[in-house]
Amino acid sequence: METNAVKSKIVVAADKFFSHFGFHKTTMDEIAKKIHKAKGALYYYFRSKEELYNEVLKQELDSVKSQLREITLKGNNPIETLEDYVKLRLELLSKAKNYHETLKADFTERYSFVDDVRKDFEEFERLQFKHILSIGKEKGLLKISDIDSTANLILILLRSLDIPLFLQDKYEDYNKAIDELISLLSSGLKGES
Amino acid sequence: METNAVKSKIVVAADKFFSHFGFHKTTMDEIAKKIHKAKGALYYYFRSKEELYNEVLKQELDSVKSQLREITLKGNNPIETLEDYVKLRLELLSKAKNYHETLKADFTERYSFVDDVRKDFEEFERLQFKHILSIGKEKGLLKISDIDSTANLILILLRSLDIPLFLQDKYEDYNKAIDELISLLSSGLKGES
DNA sequence: CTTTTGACCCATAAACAAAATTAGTCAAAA
DNA sequence: TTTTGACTAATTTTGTTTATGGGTCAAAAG
Repeated sequence: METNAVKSKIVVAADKFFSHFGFHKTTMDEIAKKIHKAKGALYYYFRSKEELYNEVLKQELDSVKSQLREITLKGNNPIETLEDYVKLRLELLSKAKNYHETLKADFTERYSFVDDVRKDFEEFERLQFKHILSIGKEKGLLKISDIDSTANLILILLRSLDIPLFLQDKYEDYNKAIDELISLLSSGLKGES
Repeated sequence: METNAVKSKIVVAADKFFSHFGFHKTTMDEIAKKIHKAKGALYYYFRSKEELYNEVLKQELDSVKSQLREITLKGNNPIETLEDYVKLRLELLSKAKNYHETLKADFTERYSFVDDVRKDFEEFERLQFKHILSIGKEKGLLKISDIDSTANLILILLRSLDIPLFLQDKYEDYNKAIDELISLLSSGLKGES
C-alpha cells in the first residue's frame, strides 16, 4: 500500500471539488491551488484528470464497501443482515456525490473511464448478497433454489432504485417503500418459490 | 366521445413521427404534410405542439391500460394475475416509444406538459395492484398487512426498473431477473411479513 | 358556421467564428 | 524524486448571424 502524503492530499482536495461541482466544473488548477502546488505536480501522480476522478470515486466506493463488509461479516441472522445491509447501503450511497454523478452521466455522456471502479463495486455487492444468502441457506433459514439468480435480483432491484432515489429526489417518497421491500424480501426468501 | 376523423388522422401521423424521431426532431409542418393538410389545420384541433404530443402519449398509454385492465379483470388467481400483469406490462411498455422519451426527458429537460397523462397512468396502475392484492387477501391466498403500502412498493419497483430496461438497453440482461422478481413477489406475498 | 389555407411574425435553434479557458507537456529548478 | 510555471493544443464558451419551426390570423373554401 502506497501512502504518499501528497498524493492523498490531491485526492482529498479533488474530492472536495468533484463532489461539490462535478467533473466538468472542476479544474485541475483549482485542485492544485487548494494544496498549494502547481498544476504540474498533479500530473506527477496522475496521468490525467480522468484518472484522478477515477481514484476519487474509487476511494468513495471503497469506504462504502468497507462499511458494508462489516455488516456482512458481523451479521448472524441472514435476514437481519440483509435488512441492515440495505439500510446502511442507502444511507452511505445517499451521501456519495461522485457516485451520483456517474449515475447521471449514464443518461448523457457516459463516464467510461470509471467503468472499472463501478464494475468492481457491482461485483463486490454481488458477492455480499451471495454470501448472505448462502449462510441463510446453510442455516435452513432461507429457501432459495438458485443463489446466483437471487443475488442478481437483489442487485438489480437496489441498483434500479438508486436512480429515482439519488437522481430524482425521491428519497423521502420512497423511504417507506424501502422498509416494505425489506420485509417483502424477508418473507419472500423464507417461503418456497 | 368525439370521433373526429381529421383529429384522429393528426394523432396517428403525429405518433409516427414522435415515436420515430422524438418531440424535438418532429415538426408540425411534416405532420401536416403527411395528412395533406396545412399546418394551420393542426392548430384548429390542438392548442400547441405540446398538447398534441400529450394526446399522442395519452393514446399510447390508454392502449396499454386497456390491455392491462383485461388481465386484471379476467384473472382468477391473484398470484397468476400479478405474474401476467408484470409480463404483459413489460412487453407493452417496451414498445411504447413516446413513454420512453418522457422517461429520458426526466434526466434533462422534463416534459412537464405530459405530467397529467403520466400521473393518470401511475394512478391506474396503483389501482390495478390494489385490486389484485385485495382479491388475494379476500380469498385468503395472500397475507398482506397493508394493501396500499404493498401496492405502492410494486409500483415503485416496476417503475424503477423501467429506466434501466427501456433507457439503458438492459432489456436482455434483466429478463431473467424479471421472472425471479415475479416468483419472489409470489412467495413474499403468500408468506407472513 | 365549420374547417382549411398559407403568408406572416417572432422566438428559438443551428451554424459559424472569435475569444477564453483549461487539460496536458516539459525543460529547468528545487 | 518532486515541483514549478510557462507553453501548447484541444476544448469550451461567447457572441453573431442565419435558418428553422412554432404559433397566429385574415381570408377562402365548403
